Amino acid sequence: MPPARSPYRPRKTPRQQRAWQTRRRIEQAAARVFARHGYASGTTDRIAEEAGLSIGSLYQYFPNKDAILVVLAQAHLEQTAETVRAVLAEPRPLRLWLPELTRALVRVHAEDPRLHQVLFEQAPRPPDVLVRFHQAEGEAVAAVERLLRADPDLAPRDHGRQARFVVATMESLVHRFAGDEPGLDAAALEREIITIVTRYVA
Amino acid sequence: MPPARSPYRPRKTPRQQRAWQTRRRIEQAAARVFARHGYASGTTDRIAEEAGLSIGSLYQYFPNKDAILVVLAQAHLEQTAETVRAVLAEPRPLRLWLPELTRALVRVHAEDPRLHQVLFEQAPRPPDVLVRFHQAEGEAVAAVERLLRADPDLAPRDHGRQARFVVATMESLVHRFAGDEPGLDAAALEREIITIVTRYVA
DNA sequence: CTAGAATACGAGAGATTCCTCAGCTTTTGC
DNA sequence: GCAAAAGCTGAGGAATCTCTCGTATTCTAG
Repeated sequence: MPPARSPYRPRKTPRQQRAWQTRRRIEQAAARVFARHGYASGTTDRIAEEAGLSIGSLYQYFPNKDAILVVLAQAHLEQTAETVRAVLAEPRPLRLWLPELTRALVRVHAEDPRLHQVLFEQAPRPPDVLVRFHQAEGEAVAAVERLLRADPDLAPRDHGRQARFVVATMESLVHRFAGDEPGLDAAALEREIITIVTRYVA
Repeated sequence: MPPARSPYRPRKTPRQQRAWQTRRRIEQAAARVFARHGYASGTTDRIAEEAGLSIGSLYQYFPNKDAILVVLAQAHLEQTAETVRAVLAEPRPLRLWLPELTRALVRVHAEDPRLHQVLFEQAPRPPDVLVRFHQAEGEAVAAVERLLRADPDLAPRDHGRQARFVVATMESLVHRFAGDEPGLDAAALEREIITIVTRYVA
């Protein structure tokens, strides 16, 4: 949920069932339109049309185009952060949590790579999103650092820096190969990421 | 240099000194404007103004906005490809070429990370650029694969796949940390990349 | 059933952007 | 010194796009 005070805050909270559905329809339509047309050509008119609504209705729920984008981005961040939190909650050895985390990340990003790219690369990233993004990443780094430090099989090193690079490497490679790279399925991608990270910290 | 037939091909080849300078002024102004304002707000009017020219002059040299962007992108690709080619030309052991390549990549990308981001993430990448990009990357992968295969210190593995991930990892991490990450200077970035790649292929 | 609240509609105002073109200035070749 | 070629200018046409607002429709409480 976006912060209370922000030019990207959704406009009003629906009172009727119908309105909730409408808002949801707009969000889903926006996801499809952005994925298909990119940010610049993902016009509000197109989104409204895709949602089967008039442009006026769209602007009842969102004060501007970017507000829709922010909702989509925040949703993705929230989902990812939740996943990471769950996998890294308990101290466990690397060989248990790393494959699990890798698989989860690959899965989350394979879902709609084109939309993901629009949200986090192509489109302008408003402060709201940037802040949440860094926060989520910081959380992940901290959790990884804790697990590295608690693992008796690993040599004591600069776990803080290692954690940063572990997260960065995983995130980068997942983004890089998300969607369909020719000759590289999800399983192979996971295997390779696991290998790289394991050897790095071992 | 962009392909001969393309809606992004520069419009005419200058005949006079003055014209060459003008074209150069436009390109440099565009680089600054794109870096400062991003793709969407990097308008042709702004570029012309930054170059100290009228908008009409700009359109004497470039048929449209994206053509300017293509020239900038191709220049970067050419420069990078040339560097990679030089460093990976001769078969040498990993511990020699890897640090050199890493340093070169970090240096190239530290130059103007904001512009780089606009060119290769934010802006639409026209086919001209995409093709050249994949070609350059393919070259790099092939060269790395050759060196890995020729290195007697390395265990025989799937060098093709390894090469792909080596290039992807280096590229991703350089992009990720290009510019000024707080608490991470260029030397530290290089060291960490070298560590990750070395352990991966060793 | 009815009145008022909530929701939906969509033409078009206002703003921006890319790019053209007719005319002007500078350079070049002789 | 002059004519032709090359280069430069900038007002504004044409095409979008975002977002508003007056009106119409649907829902809900009593």
